Amino acid sequence: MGVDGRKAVKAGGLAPKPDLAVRIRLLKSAIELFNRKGYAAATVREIVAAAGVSKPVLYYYFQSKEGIYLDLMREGFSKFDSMLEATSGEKESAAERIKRLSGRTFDLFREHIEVGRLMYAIYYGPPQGAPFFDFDAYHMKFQEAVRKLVEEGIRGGEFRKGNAEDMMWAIIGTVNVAMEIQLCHPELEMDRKKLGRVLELIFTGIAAKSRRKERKGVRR
Amino acid sequence: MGVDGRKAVKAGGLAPKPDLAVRIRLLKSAIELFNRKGYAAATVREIVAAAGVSKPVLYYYFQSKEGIYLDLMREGFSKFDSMLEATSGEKESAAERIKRLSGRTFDLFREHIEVGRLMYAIYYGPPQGAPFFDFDAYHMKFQEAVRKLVEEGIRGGEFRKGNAEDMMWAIIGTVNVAMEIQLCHPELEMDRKKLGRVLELIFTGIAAKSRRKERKGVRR
DNA sequence: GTCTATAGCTTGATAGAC
DNA sequence: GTCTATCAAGCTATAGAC
Repeated sequence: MGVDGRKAVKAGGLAPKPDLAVRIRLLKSAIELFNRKGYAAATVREIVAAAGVSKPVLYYYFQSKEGIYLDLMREGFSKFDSMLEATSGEKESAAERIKRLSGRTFDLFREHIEVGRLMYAIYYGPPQGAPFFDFDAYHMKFQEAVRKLVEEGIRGGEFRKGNAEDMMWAIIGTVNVAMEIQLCHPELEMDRKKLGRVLELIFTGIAAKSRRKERKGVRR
Repeated sequence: MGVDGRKAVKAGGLAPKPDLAVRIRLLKSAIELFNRKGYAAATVREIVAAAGVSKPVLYYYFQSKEGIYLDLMREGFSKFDSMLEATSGEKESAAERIKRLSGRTFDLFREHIEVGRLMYAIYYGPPQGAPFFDFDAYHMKFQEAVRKLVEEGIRGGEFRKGNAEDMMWAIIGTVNVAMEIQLCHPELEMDRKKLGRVLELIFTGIAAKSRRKERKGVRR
């Protein structure tokens, strides 16, 4: 009859077993408080109170405040890892694959927006005593995945010969800005469709006609 | 003979007047500590100690801890304002003007990298009790300046007809990512030249030939 | 184990002499 | 202008009651 399974387990007299609902409530309370007050200022006491459990419960599921933070991050980023892997083995044009990879990354960010918010706060914010989590490694993974696709596009003749890294930065910048809008200005309603349109723009360019020759002509 | 003008003034017996060198030392100490420990954790005592002055000196030049923070921000962003104004009255192609505006914005960010760092920490970081400063207003100003240039480019036939906002986002994303690289990965040596190359890429596109018709063809 | 009261320290800010 | 000395408010920690 309880809102979760805890009481049923107890009433049934079964040996206590990990209660997923409780664990999830704790994770939800923790991320909410980490975001609202900051990692350092959010106390274990507040987290367990918000989750409606006692302090030892938190220490049972996670070993510490640091533990719950790391689990939070790991769960968010592990999905990014599996997505990356799933996307890597696809056919189609490089442009389509870049759009799909970017779109999925963006969607994942939206679905786990609170994890993203905490990541930004820890990454850019003041030292808060949070344990190290290698955000840069994930940023780099994404970067390299995009770079690889760009290079494939060049090799396959789909993209013109040129600096793959420059192309990569244009794409990364677009995905980045989409995520940051989602984070700070959700009212602008940046969505996967808009992101796709902007990426398409990068592929085709915004100039009415090629400017490639123009510039060299001016120089000489 | 002193490293600054204070002693000379004293020796000359003149009436004390605001000592710019002291003010600047305080600003430098403040931003350094705000960045290293966070706005909340950096104490007035530490700031004045680092600047080699006593506490009332800070309260003389700035009215409070909030005051020195706001002055820091205002001085950084006022230069952005004057730059915006100076850039608005220029001729040349829209593309060139966008490149110049972006390049100058990026250079300003580099020159005031510590102010930028603090902005990111306050904007994305946890609440620290810092007084409100309207970072979004400046972001918006930049956005609108770019949007306007894009629209002019479209009207003038330089850019192809299309969604000006999409084009704006591609450009903003590129400038943004350049600033964030500068902030977090200076070893990647993002500079104005690279930024210009990436922007040029957005103007011309990275596709070997136009994809505009392609997509519609696939649909039907 | 949980709560609470209090002592002690740190903070931003000021007064008044020079 | 700058200093020494000091304030009141707020936080932390800890000890003691239950």
